[in-house]
Amino acid sequence: MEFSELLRSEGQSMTLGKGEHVFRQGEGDKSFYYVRSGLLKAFYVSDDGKEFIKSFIVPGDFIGCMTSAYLGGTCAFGLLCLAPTQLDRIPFERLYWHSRADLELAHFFIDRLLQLAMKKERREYEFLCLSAEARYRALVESAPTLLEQVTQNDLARYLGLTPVGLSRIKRRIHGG
Amino acid sequence: MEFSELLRSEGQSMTLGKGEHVFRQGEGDKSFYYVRSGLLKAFYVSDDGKEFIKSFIVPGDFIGCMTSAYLGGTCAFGLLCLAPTQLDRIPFERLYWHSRADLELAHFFIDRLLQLAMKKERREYEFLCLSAEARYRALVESAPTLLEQVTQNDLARYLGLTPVGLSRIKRRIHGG
DNA sequence: ATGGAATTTTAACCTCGGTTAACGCCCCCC
DNA sequence: GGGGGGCGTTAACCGAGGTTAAAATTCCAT
Repeated sequence: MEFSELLRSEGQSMTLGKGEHVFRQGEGDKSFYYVRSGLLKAFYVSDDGKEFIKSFIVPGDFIGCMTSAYLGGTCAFGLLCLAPTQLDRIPFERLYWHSRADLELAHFFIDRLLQLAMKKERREYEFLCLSAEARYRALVESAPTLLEQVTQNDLARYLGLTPVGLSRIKRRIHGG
Repeated sequence: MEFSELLRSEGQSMTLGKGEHVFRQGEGDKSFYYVRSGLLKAFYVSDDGKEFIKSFIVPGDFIGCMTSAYLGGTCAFGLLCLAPTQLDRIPFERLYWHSRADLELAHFFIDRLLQLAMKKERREYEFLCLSAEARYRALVESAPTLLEQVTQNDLARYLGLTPVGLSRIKRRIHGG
């Protein structure tokens, strides 16, 4: 079975506006979401109210909270639309269950997970080995279109900085 | 087919001493390794010679460089034994190939990848949201046995600090 | 046991980015 | 058109951790 077929048969379409939550940190949400269009952010909020952006999610991406869906706990992060967004929702359990019985779907799942693991490995590399300034430079190189879609605030919190810090770095690089 | 069976039929056992490399950064190595016993570190070396430790690998872990094995490039990091180590080596291509035709193996692979993704997600969380001191505290909590097996130097480079910085943090926490 | 190397600690100085606060800008809504 | 709130920038001050160097300690290997 193809993944798109599974979405048709067991998925559910959703349309959300800018600013709407898909799920919140601390809730239980055992679904996975395929992004048809729009833009979202996945983010942590610390005890003292600070926000940290885990990732931006763009069309074609596949997202859900594994600690909730796979382990059965609560969501470690929240998911919010930064623009009007169309999603296909599917219970993780259905995807997991079908992949146990269907080689094509299992293979699709494996490829997706390999890509996810490589993406996270790269982010690990950037936090481990690069300075904040170097992380910003790398992002400008690798995802220039993203810079036009998200605010400076969100960009900073994705890079592990404050907006003030990012503004300073930009001045250092671009302006004299 | 069970994974252990695949290892028996297509894997190859290796015994390495402390200080030996499994593969080096920049090489091509398309194998994956199952760790029977021992301890290893996976690490990056920057252009100016600084070392950054990506992860420690312990018995039961499964490790290989995806960018080399899956994408066909060169290894983004190196892998070195910190203690005498026994490994089972298997070409990634064989594991991937069999998982396309064998549901049990595919399922094993999916579970491993989900666990890997969650592990990397947690490390991302720690770099994104925690200070160096908080990362050290979290490690003391979650992996106390590791602290006895690796040097302070390697621990620091795993936490994204210098040995000097880690020593200072320890004094701040433990000693007055 | 002993000499040498690696590891860990300490100290002095410095840099980067956090914090707070003020200011200007833009957008949007009333 | 006017007011308010989010966003981006700037400035002043501060603190965590980097860098360098030297001393103290531990670990081995001969």
